[in-house]
Amino acid sequence: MTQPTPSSSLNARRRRRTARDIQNATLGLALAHGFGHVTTGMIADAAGVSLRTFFNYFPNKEAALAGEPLRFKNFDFSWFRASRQPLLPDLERLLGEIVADAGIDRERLCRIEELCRTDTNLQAVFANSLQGLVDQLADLLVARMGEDARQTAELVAALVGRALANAYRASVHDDEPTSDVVVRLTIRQIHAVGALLHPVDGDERG
Amino acid sequence: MTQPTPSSSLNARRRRRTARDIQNATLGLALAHGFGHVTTGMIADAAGVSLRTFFNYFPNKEAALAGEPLRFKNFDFSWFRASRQPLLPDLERLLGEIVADAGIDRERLCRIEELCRTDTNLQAVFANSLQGLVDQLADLLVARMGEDARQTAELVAALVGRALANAYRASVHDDEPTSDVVVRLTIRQIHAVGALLHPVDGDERG
DNA sequence: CATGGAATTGCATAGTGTGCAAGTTTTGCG
DNA sequence: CGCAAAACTTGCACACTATGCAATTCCATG
Repeated sequence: MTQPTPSSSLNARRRRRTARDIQNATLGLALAHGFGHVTTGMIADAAGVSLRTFFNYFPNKEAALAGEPLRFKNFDFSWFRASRQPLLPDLERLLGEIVADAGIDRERLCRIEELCRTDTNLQAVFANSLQGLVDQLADLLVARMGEDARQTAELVAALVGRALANAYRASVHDDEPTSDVVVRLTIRQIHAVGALLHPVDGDERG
Repeated sequence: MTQPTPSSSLNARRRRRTARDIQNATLGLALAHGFGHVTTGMIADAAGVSLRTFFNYFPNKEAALAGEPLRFKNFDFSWFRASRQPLLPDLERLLGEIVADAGIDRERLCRIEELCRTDTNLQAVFANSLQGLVDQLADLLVARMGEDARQTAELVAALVGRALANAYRASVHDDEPTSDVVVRLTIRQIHAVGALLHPVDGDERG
């Protein structure tokens, strides 16, 4: 399992640190001047790297704002693909593993939440930063439900991605947000959407 | 009803024509060379306008590819806001009015469909071009369901937007696609998502 | 300590996007 | 008609975005 460049090597740690430095610089500058008035040059200076190095880390300033994107690691999700249980509980477990693994950085989430409150466009930026995760989830769902259901799988994956982004933002109102809180908030939103689309019995009005 | 610049004035007709010319030029160049290799300068030349004029019509080449975005006009949708019937039938009627009003240009849809097939990234581009409609729909849904349900409303609106984009693409497989076809395809997808989130009785496995 | 690979950087260059001012065309009205 | 206001097009200048390449430095490994 020893990788060519172990994730604990000096190189790897510095890379993570630089990526964080760049993201923090971006968040700070965006809060101070408004994201639209922040240039890649300003970010590079504030992070202490050259402009060229900035682009070695992120393809554009939007990506720098969102930081290293959430992704499925090499976990074993065959149980999810094989399961025929109702989707939502399985999804809850799946998200639980990913979100817990990524950890919660409340400081950063607070800054992100404030940015989203002051600039509506940034909500989409952060939601889009989950696109990689959404694509991977769509693949998992297709493996679970069959190729015929690809369209539905992609819609559900996109829905989960947006709900997850909302949940991260909402979790900052908790004093000590945990991955459980984020996942619960996510599932709750998805459930509300489902109730709206398929009203049954005591569900709210459409 | 006489507007300051009626939609039938010379200016207005020329503006629509130029916008269409630019979009058609963009679609043609993207099909010929791949969207990533198309520059705004190439588009402007092919459309017979200056680069500066290109940017007077569209903020970037992605917008030029999608053309004039679908939008709610000044129709009266108070019936939708006030209704407490199940959501999907109301939504079907609402979408029917918008899609019928915009009309279906099968030629253009075919080119878009081909582009999406050859370049996965463009699916997101076209889906994003419905963002204005999605925002307006979210507002309508909030007016209907109450401010407390804003998060759910936004999720549903985003879901509808993606389903609608899928439906437009799928409608080209119909010889003579109508707005009814597009709306039906849209609703069917949304229904499938709802069934997946709230499995009842005979619904498919999760 | 030597060597290969990764990271940083500067430089050159192509493309993106906006503000402004000048010039033209269209519109609306007396 | 004829004229003034409004709308549209364009060129130009400028700042910013993004990538490829080559030189250099720094880390990893034997």
